[in-house]
Amino acid sequence: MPTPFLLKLEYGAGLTDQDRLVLERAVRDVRQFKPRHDLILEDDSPENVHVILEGFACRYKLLPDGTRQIMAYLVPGDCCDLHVPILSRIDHTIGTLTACKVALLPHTVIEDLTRQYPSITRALWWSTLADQGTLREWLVNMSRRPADKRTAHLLCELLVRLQAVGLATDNSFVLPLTQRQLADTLAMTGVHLNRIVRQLRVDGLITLKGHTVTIPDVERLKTFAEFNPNYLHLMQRRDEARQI
Amino acid sequence: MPTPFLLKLEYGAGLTDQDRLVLERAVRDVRQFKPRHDLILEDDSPENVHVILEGFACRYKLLPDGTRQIMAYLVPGDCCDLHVPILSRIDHTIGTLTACKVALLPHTVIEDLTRQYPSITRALWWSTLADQGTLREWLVNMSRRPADKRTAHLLCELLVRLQAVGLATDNSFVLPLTQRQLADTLAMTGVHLNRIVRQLRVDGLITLKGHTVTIPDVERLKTFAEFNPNYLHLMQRRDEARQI
DNA sequence: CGCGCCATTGAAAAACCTCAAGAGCTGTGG
DNA sequence: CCACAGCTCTTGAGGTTTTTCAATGGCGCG
Repeated sequence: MPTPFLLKLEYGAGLTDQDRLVLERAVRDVRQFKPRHDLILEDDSPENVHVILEGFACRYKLLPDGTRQIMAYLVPGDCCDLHVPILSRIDHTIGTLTACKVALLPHTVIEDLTRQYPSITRALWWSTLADQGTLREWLVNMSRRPADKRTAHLLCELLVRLQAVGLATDNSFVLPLTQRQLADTLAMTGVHLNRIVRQLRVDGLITLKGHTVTIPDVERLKTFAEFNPNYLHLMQRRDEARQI
Repeated sequence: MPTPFLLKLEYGAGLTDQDRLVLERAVRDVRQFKPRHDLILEDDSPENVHVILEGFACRYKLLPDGTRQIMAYLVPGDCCDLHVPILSRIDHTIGTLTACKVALLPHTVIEDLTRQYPSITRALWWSTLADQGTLREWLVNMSRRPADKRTAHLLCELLVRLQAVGLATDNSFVLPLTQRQLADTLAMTGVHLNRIVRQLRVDGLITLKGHTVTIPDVERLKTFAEFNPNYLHLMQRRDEARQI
């Protein structure tokens, strides 16, 4: 039941009942992966599109000094490697952060779908472009904002993205990552992130209980983080969009 | 005469003589822009694909504190906004850095081309995916590498990219940017970049004369910068690539 | 010639990292 | 059920990188 997947694609294009049915039937191969398991290695040329159904995964690169940079989170509903057959090989690694349930769709299936169903094509396109927009915003976030705003910005993004697939309430969500993993994302050391998180807590910007993040005043955090959700392209109404 | 454009697309797919002819004929509207001129504003939904023929342009975002982050360089041969009709609006700005000659191709023309010519479709796809790979590497570069390696890495990338379109020799190229523009790219202050450039010079890693960068020992600079050109996806041989 | 932008340098402050150590939590085996 | 190992979280102290503020000289262009 790829509910988050369908929920997410709906933002990219209005799906018909048939589209939804076809997409659900395309999900035949669902696998469970352990935390910290690499799904696709650098230099691979994988044969499947991966759709995350449960858990958190990420794209990352390892640097010669052993540090790693996480370049994208893949949360339920996200799919990756849509277009890899065009490139001879992948230039990064995709791996799970937590335990994950992942659907594998062979590229041939995707090609059949896009040949037959225009709104599915459009929705998959939209999904890649939204990912690209997110990547650009991450570049800005990681390279220009100080550590506290940077962290706050990531939390705002996760709130909105998880809300979009029904995995967050108005002001809270489960963030099943270690501080180390967050630090690998936010381009800082674990020690520094720890201090930043403490500061955000004493400032009342966030509350942590277990792995649940609660944001007492969402507007306040968004303002603090200079967060503008446009880049996620989740607001698009179907009728606003131009036809291909 | 969009030579760099054709040169670049050749890396993405083998083009037939007809492909080349069709592409050349598609370039009807060529315009000259001054330095620091915005081609596409945030929240626009532009009707043309822009192909840079001469000069340097960039994608950037402005931050509330007035700083800007350049997220990509667009050099001769690069094209942008291929897929914008899918998104209702653009989440960043595209502007020239130097004076630029730019070809404008209406989206309708692109759609006609991709409908009729599979290798053009493939080449344009490849171009977007290579851009994405570059963006990912920039995220790593700007957020993980120290200022000196970061700067060196950018120079290595420019050498390779400009070589690909016939605008660089074995070890040198013209970089018509100010230090301020480079600093906006490299996520540091102009003052700091200046010191870094001086250091790279005294270490003999680069030589500057006017706006010409010369790299006395390319391998040495690449090693220093931890530069691996894979992410540019310029090595792909046509026959290696899988069919769509 | 003079204005404005660019490059350059110095000094001090701020942000962030490294190293180090202790506390808390979790899962595992005896 | 307890002890222990391993990982995560937390905090301190000191060092490095980068920024900020400030000032100077160079260069092109009207």
